[in-house]
Parts: sequence; C-alpha cells; structure tokens
Amino acid sequence: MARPKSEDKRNALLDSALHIFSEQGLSAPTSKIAKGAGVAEGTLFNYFETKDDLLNQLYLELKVHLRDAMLPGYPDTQDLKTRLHHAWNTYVAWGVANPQKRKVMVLLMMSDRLSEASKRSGSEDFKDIHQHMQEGTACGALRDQPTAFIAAIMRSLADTTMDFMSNEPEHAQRYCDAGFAAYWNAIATD
Amino acid sequence: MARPKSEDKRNALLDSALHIFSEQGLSAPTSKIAKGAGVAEGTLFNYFETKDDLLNQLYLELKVHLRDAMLPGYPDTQDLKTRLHHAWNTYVAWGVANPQKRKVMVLLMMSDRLSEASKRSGSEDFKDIHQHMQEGTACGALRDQPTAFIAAIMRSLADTTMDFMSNEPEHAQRYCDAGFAAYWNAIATD
Amino acid sequence: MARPKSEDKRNALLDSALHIFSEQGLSAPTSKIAKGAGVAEGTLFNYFETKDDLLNQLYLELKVHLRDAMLPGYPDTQDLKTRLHHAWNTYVAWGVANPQKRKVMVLLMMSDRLSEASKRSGSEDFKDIHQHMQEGTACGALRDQPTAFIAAIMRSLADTTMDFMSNEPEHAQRYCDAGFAAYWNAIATD
Amino acid sequence: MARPKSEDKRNALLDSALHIFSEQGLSAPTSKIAKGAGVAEGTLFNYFETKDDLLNQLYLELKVHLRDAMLPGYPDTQDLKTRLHHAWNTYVAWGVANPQKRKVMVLLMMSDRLSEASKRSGSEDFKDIHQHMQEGTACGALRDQPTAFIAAIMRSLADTTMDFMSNEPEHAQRYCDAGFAAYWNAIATD
DNA sequence: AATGAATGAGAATTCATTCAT
DNA sequence: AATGAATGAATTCTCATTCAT
Repeated sequence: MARPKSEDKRNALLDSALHIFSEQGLSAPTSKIAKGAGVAEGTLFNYFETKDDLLNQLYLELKVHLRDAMLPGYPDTQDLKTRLHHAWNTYVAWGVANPQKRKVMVLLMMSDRLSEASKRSGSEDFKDIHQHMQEGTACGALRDQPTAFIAAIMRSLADTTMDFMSNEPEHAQRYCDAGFAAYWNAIATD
Repeated sequence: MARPKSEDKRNALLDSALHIFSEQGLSAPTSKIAKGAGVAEGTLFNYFETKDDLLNQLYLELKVHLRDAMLPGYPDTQDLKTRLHHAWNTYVAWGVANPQKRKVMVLLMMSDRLSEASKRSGSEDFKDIHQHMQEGTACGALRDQPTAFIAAIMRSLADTTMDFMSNEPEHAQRYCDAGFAAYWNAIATD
Repeated sequence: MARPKSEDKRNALLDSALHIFSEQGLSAPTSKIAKGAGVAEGTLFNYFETKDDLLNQLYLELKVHLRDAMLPGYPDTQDLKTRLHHAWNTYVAWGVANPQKRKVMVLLMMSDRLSEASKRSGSEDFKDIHQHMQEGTACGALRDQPTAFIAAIMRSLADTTMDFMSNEPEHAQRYCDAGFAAYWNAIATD
Repeated sequence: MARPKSEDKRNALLDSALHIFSEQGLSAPTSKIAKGAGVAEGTLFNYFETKDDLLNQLYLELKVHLRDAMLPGYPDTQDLKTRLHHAWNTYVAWGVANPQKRKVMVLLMMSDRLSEASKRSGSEDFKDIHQHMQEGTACGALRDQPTAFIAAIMRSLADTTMDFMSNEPEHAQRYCDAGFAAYWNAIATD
C-alpha cells in the first residue's frame, strides 16, 4: 500500500551527495543533492531527517564499502607481511578506484559533524580488519606502539601514496610498491 | 608611518581568523573574525578583497611561519639522517606548539578554496627546505622516488604522530621518537 | 454499513485535531492530526477537503456540543434569573469539563479561517438558546440592548470567570458564584 | 560613523508587523513585514533577532501605548466610580481608535510566544493603573474577589462592548454607556 | 580609512496536498 | 477507501559584501 520508500532513491541521494560533496565540499546545498538524484528538494528529507543525518549515513556507507573491499580474501593464516600487504593493496586499490569516496570520507572525518554513534559504528566495522593486522606486529621501530598507531600510519602512508598515484598515473604502480616497502620498513625489521 | 592600512589590523584579522577557523571551521562567518580582531565587519574587506582572499593570505602566512620554524639552524653540512631528524623535530615541535595553525593549514589545503597561485607560492617557500632534504636520499626503499614524495611522507607520518602525541601527551616523546625511527626506516637503509 | 467512509475515522480525526490544536495551536500540522487519529496522512483529506475544511467542521462540532450541553433541562417556564443561571451554570460546567474544546473554540473564532457559512451555521445552532434568554430581559442596565449583546456579555464574563477557576481550582466555586452574581447585577435590576 | 540604526526603521517594522498581523494573523511571513516597512528581508533581523523577538517587542510597545492612553488625566482623588469610568472610557476609546492594536494584542496574549519576561514587563507597565483601580472596590457582588478579577472583568466587558461598537458604529455611544453601566452594576452597589 | 547598517541571494527545513499503489 | 511517498512553494534566518556616513 502506497509507494514503498525506494531503496533506489536513497541510494541515488547518497550517490549524488557523494559526487557533489567531492566537488564542492560538505557545504554543498541539499537542493543540489536532490536535483542530482532526480528528486524534489523535499524528498531528501523523507530519507534523511537532516543534512547531518545524511552526512552520517553517508559516512557509514563509505566505511562499509571500504571494509567490503578490504575484507574478502584476507590471508588470515599467512605471515604478517603478507597480511599487511593485502591490507595495503586492497586499501590503495579502493582509494584509487574511488577517489571521490576517499575524499569525502576524509572530509567527513575532519568535519566534526559525525556523531559519536557514527564514529563508534564506523570503527566497529573495522574491528575484524584491525584484528587481522594486529597479531604479530611486535618487531621493528614500532614494536612498542599500539596497533591503532600502526594502522594510522598505514592509512597516512597509503593516502600520501595514492595522492601521488593520482597525480602521476603513469607511475602508479611504482608509487604503490614503494609506498608499501616504506611502510614495511617503517614498522618491521625483516 | 604614511602607510594608511595598519599592519597591526591586518595581523589581528589573520590571527582572529586562525583562532575562529580552528574552532569553527572555514565556514565561520567573517563577522566573527572581524569582531575577534576588534574591528568593524566592513573593515575586514579593506584588508582582504573577499573571504577567499583572506583564506589564501592566511595560508601563505602559515606556510611562511612553518618555514621560519624549520629553516634556522638547519645542519646543511651534516649527514642525511641528521638533516631529516632536524626537519622532523622542527616540524613536530611547530605542530605541537601551534595546534591551531596546523589544523587550519590542513583545513585550507583540503578546501579547494586555495588558488593555484597560492599553492605555487606556498610550495615556493619550501624550496630551500626540500633542497636541503634532497641531497643524498638515494638509498633505501624510496631510493628512486622524487623528493616531493619523501617530503610528503614525512609530513603525513609526522602529522599522524602528532595526532597521537596530542591525544596521549604523557607518551608524547615516545611517539615522537618512534615516529622518526619509522620514518627513517621507511626511507633509508642504514 | 454501506457507507464507505467510516464515521469513526471522521470522529477520530476531529478528536485528534481538538487535542493537538489545543496543545499546539491551529498551525499544528495535519500529519500530526492524522497520526493522532491512527490513520495515514493522506486519509485526512478523504474526510476533509482541506485543512480549513477540517477547521470549519470542527468548529461546527464544538458549537453543537456546547449547545447540547446547554439546552437539556432548560427551565423555559421559570423566571429570567433562573433561566440565565441555568445558562451560566451549564456553560461554565461545559467549559470547565472541556477546557480543550473551549480553548480551540476561541482559537477558531479568532482565526479568520472560519467561512461565513460556518459562522452563520454556528449561530443558527444557538438560536433556541438565545430565544430562551431573550424573553423578559427588559430591565436593568442593558434594558435596551439586543439579546446578542446580553449573550455576548455572558460569554465574556463566563470565560473570564473560568480562567480564574482554572488558575485557582480551590476557589472555583466562589468565582463561579461571584461571576454569576456580577452578571446578574450587570444586566438586571432585582 | 556608519549609518546609525534608525529608530524610524524599527518603528516602520513594528508598524508593518501590526498591520500585517492584524490582517493575516501572527503566522504572516517576515518577508511581508519587511516589504511593508520598505526594507530588505534581512534588515528585519538587524532590528529583531528572531520573529519571536519581534512579537515580544511589539507586545511591549502595544502595552505601553495602551498605558499611555489610559494614564494621563487619571482622577486619582475622585471616587471609585469616577476612576473606573475613566479607565473604561480611555480603554474603550483606545480600542475603538486602534482596532488593529487591540486585535494583535489579543493574538499575542493567546499565542504562547510571549516570554515570561515580556509578560512580566507588560504587567509592570500597568501596575499604576491597577493600583488606581484597586482602592475602595470593596463592595458589590465582587466584594471579596481579587483586583485582578475585577480588572479582568472590565477588560472582557469592554472588549465585548467594543466588538459591538465596531459592528454597529451608529450605536457606539449607546453600547459604550450601557457597557459601563453593566460593569458598574456588576461590581458595585451604589 | 573605519564603521556597521543594509542588502538579498541562498540555506535547511516544513507541510498541505497530490497521487501512485 | 486507505496508504504514505513525493512534491515544491513557502518560511525563517544567515552572511558575504556594499555603501552611506
């Protein structure tokens, strides 16, 4: 009875938000997002209570999308380097394939518009991955540092690497390899 | 003396902008900035044509400020590790001492409101420092990568390090040391 | 039975409107009214063409409700004072027992959203009562004034009285008696 | 320096608000009020922080306006009837001369948008007048009722009276006199 | 040059009403 | 008839910028 709230429209709105935020920043007006999704301005607020709600839900979608890109095929049983390499490669591949998603994710994390609940839920999504990375990191320069630090360093190195990959696509592979080599050297001792 | 526009006021405006942007983001209204500087709303536009102009000039000021913190005492003649350690230490010291400046600098760089001219001019300021870092980096995992990459990696590692230092001040020194060790391992081979 | 639109639903809507308007004023959204009645937003417009139509019909319902509270047991054959006392007592009793109805009735009358037809129809309902009050008012200060004026004055005095009764329930009876005494003195000479 | 905030504009806004509210109710849009005052939409918010602020300030202006109409020439030293007659006459004269002000005042008082502070301040304005009315009311049907009740009754009787005066201007004087006679009979015994 | 009032183009929402299901 | 998603005009308020003083 009545039209069901369409998952398509919700996705169209999130997708439109993604594109517009990546181009114009999070201050882009909701009217443009609605137009980009092909719906009326008011319709956006049928799917998201407020703009901030849209922001938070978009964040969670992105987190899940990234996790789903990183989790499959995780070489649980292999040694640390192999596991980290998998994390590195899947993260970089995701970021290179989804530059807008990566950019908006950063904008969101810097924006102070994410609720504590969203942040928690977003971290929750990555519990598995962090656990996979955790075991056996205990060597090298970062021997005594918390896993969060190791993970944050991977993230920052990978992000920097991706920036260069995007700017010089012809050297993308070289940067990717060098980036991981640097990361591995940074945290471990062969 | 005969200069009509007071340098003091300009500085007060930039300073106020820094504080307000660091607290409220770049979308903070110009009226608040003017108030924080103790001048009238309209006066701001005697010193900066537009809000974007203010943003760009603030960016350049921050870049120069950082460079002036990193350049003096540079151990030109010492070996690479010593030089990089100096860069690391001065950068981290600056960031820890000026968290607002660091935060606003990041906000500005992510904001797509910086003109190409500003970005170029900002890079220009760091030519010297990059040159100092450049010589003799040719070893380790990043042997064949451009200095810009090496520098960007330092920046990202240092930024991550500083985030942890701020969050856990009691372990600040440990993070700082571990961060540099990681960096050095990342790029060089002893 | 064969009636498609349910009288129950119509009543539920009017009842919900009453409660919500009394709490939030006439600008309360129709969606809340529908929800309060346990029907869908759109259903409201199957029973009332527009919000204004709902307002007008609610007004008429309230008028009838009040009349039905005042009419039974009217001491037609008694003297004026007795009749007016009956009118006073039944009106006050109704108002005290139905504060929401009284409030919304006032809101509606002040709202300029009642059609002429509704106003006329509402007055029509009170023709009998006015007639009952009319006969033999010809004495006292209001000797030469139209019954409508006498009735309006009763209404305003009773409303004021009820406001004080509500605010000071412990003195309700005193106010009620004093109010009627004042009214009787106002219009008649013993 | 700079344009001073003009008292004229503030008055034009309050005046425009008065006219528009009296015709369309308190839900009339601020844009119409601004237009009616001959200023830009945004200008309204230079003079009144919010629409509610405008409402509250308008209320206070009206209260003061009424008080200024009732206070001068108050026959302090005369007997009660004379004093009440003065109050009655000045109030009715004000209401008849300013039907919009009277209507909007009622709308405001019923609106639940007045702050406690405004209500208090509005009452404060009438302290003198209430005091003048107070002394020596101790007789008649309302002998034992609080002054507030006596005053409220005057107000409601006078309002009703004015409604009839407006509807039948040719009998205005008759209604006015009859109204006061009714009031006096209501509360006192000669 | 300095001031701050004035401006008006947005911005995020709300909501009566329509209409596909 | 009932539903509730979709609509888009309307609303309050913000803010970069202009301009009279």
